[in-house]
Amino acid sequence: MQISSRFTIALHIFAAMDVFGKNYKITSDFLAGSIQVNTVIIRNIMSQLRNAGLIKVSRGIGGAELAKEPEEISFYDIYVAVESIEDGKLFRFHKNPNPECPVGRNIHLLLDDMLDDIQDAMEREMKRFTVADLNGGIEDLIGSETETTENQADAGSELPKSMDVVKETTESHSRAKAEI
Amino acid sequence: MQISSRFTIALHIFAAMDVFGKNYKITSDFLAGSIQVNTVIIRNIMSQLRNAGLIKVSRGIGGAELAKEPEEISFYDIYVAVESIEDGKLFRFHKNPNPECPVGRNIHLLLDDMLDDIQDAMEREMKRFTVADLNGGIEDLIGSETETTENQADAGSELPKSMDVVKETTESHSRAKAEI
DNA sequence: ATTTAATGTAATGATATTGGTTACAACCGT
DNA sequence: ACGGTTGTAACCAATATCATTACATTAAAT
Repeated sequence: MQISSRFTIALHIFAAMDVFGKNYKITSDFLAGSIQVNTVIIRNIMSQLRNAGLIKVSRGIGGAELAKEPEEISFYDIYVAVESIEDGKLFRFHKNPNPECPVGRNIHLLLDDMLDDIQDAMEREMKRFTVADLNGGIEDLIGSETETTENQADAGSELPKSMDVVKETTESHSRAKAEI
Repeated sequence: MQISSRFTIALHIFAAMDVFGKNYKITSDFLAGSIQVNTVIIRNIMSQLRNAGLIKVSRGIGGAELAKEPEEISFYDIYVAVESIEDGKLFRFHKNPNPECPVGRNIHLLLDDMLDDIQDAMEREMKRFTVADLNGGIEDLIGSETETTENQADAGSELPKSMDVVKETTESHSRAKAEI
């Protein structure tokens, strides 16, 4: 099985917080407009990120912000927060190897270390990337985008209400308006 | 989500082929007894391994053997053979990021390389392990097992028919009988 | 105090995947 | 032809993901 899209949605949320956080209130509606999934999906993922101590969410008033410095939030932290991995094990194991069989009763001893090595390799790489990388990357991409083509994206299209503000930002995100 | 148990079942199959392949015919019934899952599960996984060119299975007569040298069959080969990973991508991506939003239309550019790095790290580690490691490991484990305790496992328990032979092997797998 | 705009979360459903099981056709040595 | 085996289709139960509606709760703004 693949790792669920909650992970990429969470990364998208962090990128949007960086790009829009200064000038706009980051609500679940706002994010749902950029990611184009249901607001409740967003809220559930944000609950998981909040429970993991990665973001702070304001009830009533609304809006979210980082709970730590961007360098201190790794992809691994995000992955663990949003992905339900039973026992923390990436590989599911067949439940009832036969203890009467020499292979069956040794299969766990045989495989556990190797499977852990593989999982560790993946998690080590996940720890190398942080929200700071995300922020630098998305800013660079948006920067180089406006250099080349000027708004090729607004060819007749209706936006979700909360995304109107995003479209406006598209045209002028460097003007750094303070709308809050 | 976790990676499905088809992977560890497949590894179990290879280990059993090594331990019992010399003296016994490796049928899906035999394997089902050691792994304790339904024979059809085994047959389906063996079909995938066969389609991937990793093993050869004899119809009619029954039995399976390696199609390559143990050193030439990596965990990665097995993983790809049995795990259904859409597009070969470990991470599922949310489908409709909003192209009107600067984050939405750049999120793939932003993440794809990083996610590929993570996936590559895992797959590199998977390629380091081969069926040869599996064989060496399981032989060592069974060897050291008989040194210490003598058959602590056959305390009153009924076995699936096809596992009787495995129990017998437990007691005397070093005697190397040829029963085929 | 009431209104308003949010969050938090329960409940339900559609869809997909996994794993289990029965059934049966096809195969091949004996 | 028989017996043991593989290959697969068909169906089912359990689980996970993602979508959606609904509503109680929160807190600022008026």
